[in-house]
Amino acid sequence: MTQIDAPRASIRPTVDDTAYRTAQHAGAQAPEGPSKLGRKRDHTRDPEILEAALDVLADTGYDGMTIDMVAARAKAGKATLYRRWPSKAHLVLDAVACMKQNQFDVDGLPDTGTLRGDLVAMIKPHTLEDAERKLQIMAGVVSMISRDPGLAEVVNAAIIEPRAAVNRILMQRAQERGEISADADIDTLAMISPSMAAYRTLILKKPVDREFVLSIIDGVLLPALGLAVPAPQPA
Amino acid sequence: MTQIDAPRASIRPTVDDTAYRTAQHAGAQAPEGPSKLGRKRDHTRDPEILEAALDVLADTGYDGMTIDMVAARAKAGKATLYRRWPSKAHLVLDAVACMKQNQFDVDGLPDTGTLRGDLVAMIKPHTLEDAERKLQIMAGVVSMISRDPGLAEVVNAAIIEPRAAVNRILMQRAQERGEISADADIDTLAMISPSMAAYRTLILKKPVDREFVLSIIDGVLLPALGLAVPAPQPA
DNA sequence: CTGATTCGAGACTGGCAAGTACCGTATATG
DNA sequence: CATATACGGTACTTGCCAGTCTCGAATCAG
Repeated sequence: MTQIDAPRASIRPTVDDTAYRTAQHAGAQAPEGPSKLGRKRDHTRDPEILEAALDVLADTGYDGMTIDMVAARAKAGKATLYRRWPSKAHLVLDAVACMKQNQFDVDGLPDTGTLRGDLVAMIKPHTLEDAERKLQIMAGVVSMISRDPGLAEVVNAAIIEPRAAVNRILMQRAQERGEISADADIDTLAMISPSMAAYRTLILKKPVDREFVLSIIDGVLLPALGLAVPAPQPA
Repeated sequence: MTQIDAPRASIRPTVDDTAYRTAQHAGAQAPEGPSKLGRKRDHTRDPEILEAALDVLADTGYDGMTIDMVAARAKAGKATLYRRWPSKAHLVLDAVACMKQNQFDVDGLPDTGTLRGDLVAMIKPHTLEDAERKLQIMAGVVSMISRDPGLAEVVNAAIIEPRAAVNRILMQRAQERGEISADADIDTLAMISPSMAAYRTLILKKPVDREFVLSIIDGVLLPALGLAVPAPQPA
């Protein structure tokens, strides 16, 4: 994990709360963990807060984002956020890292019998929208990456790598059934589509739509693998 | 050009300077242009200031950059900067736009007789370093792009498009001498290398070195164009 | 040489946001 | 049902930085 210089010893809340105002009872010098009494922290809200953070991140970017925005969107108090994450940076890092969850499962991947069929079958409105949002989040976090190099891996693992992994699997299957050469540089090829989509969203601000993905499949991937590109269908 | 909401009518300095303190002489209500007397503005320093801005941008990003940093690096006063650009955003925009200058000239491009030879000849230490810095600058500006969509075009035109243009020219020549098919989707293919380099620098924080560029040339471009990839040379 | 202006340097101001403290209320534990 | 704690709000503190202003020195026009 990437280490951010925590302003204080994390884990324990930095926020003043009743525990710290009142609980001077024991002479214990080290203010150890919370006693077992009283109300417990409601961790079911964590995902909602993280999700709110991602939303804000996606449409204002890291530097434009404020903790108040996140709190408001999550209908939570600002102090609640600081009880769980010691700083804005930690919160964002956690939010991005959690995106690694709910990814494609291998069994749900298309299996049409041809590589092109599989690749085209991956172009679904839901998939495109999901990718759009993730790239938007990535854009919001780019500036932060230079400050914390470890974050680079987290972002890549959460956003781009899953896509590339799908492509690799589809190409490997194609190799196994002899559709494409065993010499093909699959690792590089699998990164093309995610990379170009990222560039298109981050810098060009143009949509990553069906047409664009098709132009990569038919203009780059299939030719590079020595596969025939079907003639465009007449309308 | 992208329009930023100028805090005031630009061109004329927003900074209070002697001209404005003293020159209430004429009854002219419109505070028109500077009179022809006195010291003239030293425009030879503009490029130095812009260059300083790009340096700071490259290693702190837009939001991390302060006007004081730029002024210090350029050994200029902060007021001097505000005399020339009405805001930080204008300064940065101008700096990025000025990168469009000093680009490759068409006649200096390699012409080895084969596409691969030309592409490989483009991999020079100087070229790689230059690209590295530009991508660093791009990373610093990404967050700003979402706020000013017009900036997207400026960044693309200044940083990525020149590279793509070179690739297009080299591929067009290859087409003309019959080395590659006339059907090849040159526009898309020319964007691959710049896009992947951008992704590699911005997100992966890995170097765009000779090895990486070669893997794109030999793993993607040449196969996609139906050209043979030379076997790796034994050491 | 004189006056208008720019320059670099740095003090000053105003606003914004991270992080903290406090409050009244809600809730789990015993 | 009593206590200790977390909760949503909100007011507060602090530090940073864009943008302005001031000043003494330099520079150019006439």
